[in-house]
Amino acid sequence: MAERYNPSAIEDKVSDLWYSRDVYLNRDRMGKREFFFLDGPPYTTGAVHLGTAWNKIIKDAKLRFLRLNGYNVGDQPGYDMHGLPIEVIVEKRLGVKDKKEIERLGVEKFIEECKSFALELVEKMSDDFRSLGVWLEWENPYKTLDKSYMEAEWGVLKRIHDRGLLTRAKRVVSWCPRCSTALAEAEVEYMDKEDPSIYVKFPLKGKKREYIIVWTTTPWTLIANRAAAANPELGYVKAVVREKGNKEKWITLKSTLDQILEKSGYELIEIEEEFKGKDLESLSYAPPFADKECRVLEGDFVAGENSGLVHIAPGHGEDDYRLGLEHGLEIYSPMGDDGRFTEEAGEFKGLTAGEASKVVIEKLRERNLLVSDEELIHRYGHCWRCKSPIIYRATDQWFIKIDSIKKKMLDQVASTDWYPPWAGSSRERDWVENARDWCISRQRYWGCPLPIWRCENGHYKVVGSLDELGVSIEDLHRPWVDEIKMKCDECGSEMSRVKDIFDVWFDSAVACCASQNRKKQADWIVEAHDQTRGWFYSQLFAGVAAFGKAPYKSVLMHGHALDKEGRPMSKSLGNAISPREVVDKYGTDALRLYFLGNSSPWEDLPFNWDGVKNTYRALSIYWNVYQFASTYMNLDRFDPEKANPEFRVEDLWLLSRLESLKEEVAKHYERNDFNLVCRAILKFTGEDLSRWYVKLIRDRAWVEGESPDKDGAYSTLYKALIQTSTIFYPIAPFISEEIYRGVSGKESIAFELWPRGGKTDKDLERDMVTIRGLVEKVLEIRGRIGRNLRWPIKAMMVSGTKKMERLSGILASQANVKEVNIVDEFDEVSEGWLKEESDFGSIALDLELTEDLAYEAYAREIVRRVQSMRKAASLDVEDYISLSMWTDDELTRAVEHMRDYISREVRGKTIEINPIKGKEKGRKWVLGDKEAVISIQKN
RNA sequence: GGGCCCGUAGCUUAGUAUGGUUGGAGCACCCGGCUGAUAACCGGGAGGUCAGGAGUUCAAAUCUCCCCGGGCCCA
Repeated sequence: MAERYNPSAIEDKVSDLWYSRDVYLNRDRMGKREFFFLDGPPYTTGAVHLGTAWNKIIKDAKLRFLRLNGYNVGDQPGYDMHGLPIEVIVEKRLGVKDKKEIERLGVEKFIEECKSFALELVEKMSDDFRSLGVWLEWENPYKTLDKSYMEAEWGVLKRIHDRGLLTRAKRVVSWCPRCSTALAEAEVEYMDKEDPSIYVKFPLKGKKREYIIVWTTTPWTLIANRAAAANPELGYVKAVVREKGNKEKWITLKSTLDQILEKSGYELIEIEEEFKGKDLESLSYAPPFADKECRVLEGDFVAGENSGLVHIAPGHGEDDYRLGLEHGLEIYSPMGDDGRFTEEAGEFKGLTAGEASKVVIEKLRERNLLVSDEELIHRYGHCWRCKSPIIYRATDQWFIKIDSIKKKMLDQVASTDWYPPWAGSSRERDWVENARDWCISRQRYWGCPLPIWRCENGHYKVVGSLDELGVSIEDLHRPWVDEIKMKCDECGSEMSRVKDIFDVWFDSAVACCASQNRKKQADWIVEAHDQTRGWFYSQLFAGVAAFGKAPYKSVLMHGHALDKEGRPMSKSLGNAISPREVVDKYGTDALRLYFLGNSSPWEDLPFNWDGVKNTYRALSIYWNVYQFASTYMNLDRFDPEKANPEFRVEDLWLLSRLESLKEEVAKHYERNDFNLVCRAILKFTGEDLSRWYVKLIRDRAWVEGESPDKDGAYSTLYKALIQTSTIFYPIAPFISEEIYRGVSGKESIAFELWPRGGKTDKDLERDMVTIRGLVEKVLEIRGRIGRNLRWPIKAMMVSGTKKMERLSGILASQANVKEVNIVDEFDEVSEGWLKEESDFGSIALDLELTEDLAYEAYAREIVRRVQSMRKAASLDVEDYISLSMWTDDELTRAVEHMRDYISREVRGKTIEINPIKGKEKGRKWVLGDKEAVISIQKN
């Protein structure tokens, strides 16, 4: 009759209820208070990873909790659908390799392909999220490619421009040579890369065989060298060195001279001079690949490592660029969008950075300007999507300026509620403090076009809406938008749109106002800790720049799903696990419970199959309680409305525990401590409900016919199941829904509210802990002295309070003791008694075994055997039997004595003892020191 | 190299803001028991240098400093 816990069957059934009978849609009528949740849009990759699943599960749990508490939750999900990742995949699909080929193929075709591809992926992902039990409005997600969304993006940029924060400037930016576009800080991924590590001699002007020594890992940038920098505070030397009889002089860092000599194979003759870095400033040298005279400059940023002299290429490095501006150097960058050197670079024309580096090294060697040549592996920036090593390159880009709003941004970080608090007070604050102007322009296709039109005289205009555009347009993407021309207000000449599109991070940055055109701040957002520099930051920047405030009020920052060894999951490592695999094996609820119950939200979670298995087992226990309850309640046709319950003290205890649980759990939910929610609920369902309460009420459920006492147990169980399923529902919605519906007969748990009312009795709860401790102590003594639980103990004395007496019956029945005396304290005990101390007080047992007690013990031994025979014969719980037994005189006397008890327990219509001597048939049993043959027959 | 977080039994972890009996659980393991929710369950046992080191203190898993390992982000 009882069914095993079968998550996939439950999930199918419950999903069907939710989605085909519109439970999800109908629950809207519940909410009175508004709560604006803003979903962070996952990038549409088409695959839901464990981390993405965890993210949505956290969101769903909290939102369900809020709905239970009468909130009408704004729950529109979102998708981030523009950007390089999709362009890169579509390029492969269409068989094109670079921007030229895209142009040849036609931008229109390319965009159409990107669009349909992205839309396809969205459907797949929504299905996956839905199957994880995530209740968001999947029929109506916001999509960053929607016209209305993109228009809102234009509006935000217009506001930013109106506040004077938009600027066009030539700056050194991270550049992906393959994708031929600028990258934002957030789009650069640091990975190990092998690079040359060379020391180079720059000949000093007007000296013979005298050099400054510089170190670099990017030899190709030497082509654009325009200065060198020394740290003014560090100590340098002029060293006379020799190789194969050739003497020369080096200027380099004092502290690392030995290392450099060792690498170079030169030997030191003498230190001719020592000085501070600032003394080097007057020196001028000849750069290796230009006929110029360059200078040594002071640079605070130069570290005391390598040669302490850094070569400066203002067109190819950020520090270099800043220093170049300060000193009016040429921002020289003879490299095209495709990352190849241009005509201007002369002999290096057409080479990539990597190719040029090799040539540079060879040329330096030929000219005897190479001190040493090694390789090193270091962390280097790569394009987040195509993984090409980035280069730094000076180009014209559009920026949002940060200086004037940084303080406001920091204020906003401080006034936002962060969970955990250090997510804001340490992490986000640190990031914002070090932030620079945001380069929002990209030289690509698949993205929201920048709404900026320029004329040939350099005047420009930012368009904030379709109305301002003055013409109607079907699709705001390139290439169509590029065809729109305007007339310049200032000079009357024709304006064309700048070719750039937005950084894809700007898309999601405006989600708050672009999603459902809300003007409010979001009440709550939740993402993983890598979003410190991502969405937490981009929203803050755009929000403060356009509206003067962050678009969110509170943030939950969670961790990453790692593999068993604590390494990030990735396709290349082959250690990725899909949510689907986990769900297939243990069910969605187990996965949800595992994620929510196994660590604090902000901690990374090393995924562990055993952990999921454990949560599955915890769910099975809860399910078994439900099966127990429904089995007996159905047999007795229990109806909570019509019941006439009479409560026992254990009922009152469970109800008090239930109240305490609800209080505790509500508190944890509110604080986002989902792991503590899970722990508390599982402790209740496992310890209190299953292992203790169900055990206590077994006998009562077994009574036939109407009984107020039985109704007391049923009513209590009923309430416990309804309310635990309700408070567990945000975590494990499927099993909760199934149990709730099974017990209550109502349509759906989604229409419940958080159960309130009811009182606690802390004394009773405390005393029950003591009683359970005492029962365990008796069981332990029984084990030790070899008297099993079926053999009653005549009497027991324990030290305790008067109040505990209301629980003495439970102690007696669970420890199988005939008489329990609770006294203040006691020292001496009579002979034949065993006294022990326990954590719960003194305890003494009267171990005398009287004839009556032995009869009872034998009766219980027999009952147990008969029960197992009934089970082996697959009888129904309700079936009656005839019982025959063959045994000795003493057991016979015991059965005669206990005939009523035995027939009641085993549902025996008749009991025959030794009916036909010598014709025993049935199973032979050993009952302690006795033997018996027993047979049963279904009536 | 820097910022932030994490490290407690073989595994998963509670306890850390506010230092205070003997550092609690669950899984796995060993011994014993139970048997009408039973592919469950109960009792007991073994298993810990609380990552390591130093310091503060009458007292440190908890506070401070250093160090090792892992994660995220940056340079």
